[in-house]
Amino acid sequence: MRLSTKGRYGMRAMLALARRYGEGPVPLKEIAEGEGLSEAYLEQLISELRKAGLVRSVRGAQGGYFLGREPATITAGDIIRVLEGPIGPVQCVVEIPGGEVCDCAEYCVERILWERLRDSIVQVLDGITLADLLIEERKLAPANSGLERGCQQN
Amino acid sequence: MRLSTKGRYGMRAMLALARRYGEGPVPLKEIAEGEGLSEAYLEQLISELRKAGLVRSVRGAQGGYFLGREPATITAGDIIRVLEGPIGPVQCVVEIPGGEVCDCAEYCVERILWERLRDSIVQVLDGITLADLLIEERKLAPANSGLERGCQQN
DNA sequence: AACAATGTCGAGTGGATTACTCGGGTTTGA
DNA sequence: TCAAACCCGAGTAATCCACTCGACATTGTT
Repeated sequence: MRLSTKGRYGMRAMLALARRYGEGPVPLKEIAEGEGLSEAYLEQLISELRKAGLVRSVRGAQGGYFLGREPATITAGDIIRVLEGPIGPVQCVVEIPGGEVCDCAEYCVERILWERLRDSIVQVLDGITLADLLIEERKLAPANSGLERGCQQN
Repeated sequence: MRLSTKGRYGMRAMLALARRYGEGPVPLKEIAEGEGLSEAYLEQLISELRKAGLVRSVRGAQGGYFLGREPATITAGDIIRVLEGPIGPVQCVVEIPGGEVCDCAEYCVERILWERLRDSIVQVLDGITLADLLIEERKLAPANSGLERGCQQN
């Protein structure tokens, strides 16, 4: 039940972009260096986020990436779904836009458990936006606001 | 963010044992056949559950496995922890019996998100016992109580 | 026009993990 | 004594993860 690096790195990259929302495009190199991530790998992730519309890009010199929407309208769930796929502890109860997967839904008790778990995960993830996290961040360590690099372990 | 087969199969096996709680040892073969699982693989899983005290065994002919405690005192969280390891979406906020792992806890916002997610998962998993699920099961399909095999997809 | 700084894309790869299987024990009731 | 069970450790094919690499396209600057 762990997130892969895609979800973790993606969240960090999005937070990095959120911190600089409104300042124009941020080059990949800066994000990668700031977060201590491989540029080539991060590119893959941010490419998926771009295709999903969560970030936008400007090509060429002085180009870079920026958030596709306001930080207050992007939830953790949006990011995780793009990078880790539909949310759900088992394939059977994964969020699918309309349509059940499991054909034993009638009599399967485990399903009840997994659905409750999924709902609770979704509720947390969809209940927190990038803007919320930025506010928390300011509360956390006002002194650290000039911090160069993010947490190297998440 | 998916459970592995260990957690899924383990939950099914424990539910199978819970259904027959008080009836003496159930041979592995019966559980495996009833749930449509490989006997050899299930043995590995149940062995871990046994070492953790969640199930007990009787060796020799007429032997088998049975729950180590009453179904009402075994939670889904107990089972998942044994088979999937400590609960937590990222290594950094995994449940460890006393002791932090992450050394940037002071200024890491992601951590707040992951902790909230972990707590919500733990709350669901620790809030449901095998006895609860048996009750739900009876509500679900009283007609199906003579069902031979469980859901083949979970 | 040339160049350098950027983003875009697809393929490849080593290592870890998963989901098993297999074979050889030991224990115990009939 | 035998067969039905549990016990244990090793092995393995397939998959997935976490990247790397190389070639190309776009654009501001000089």
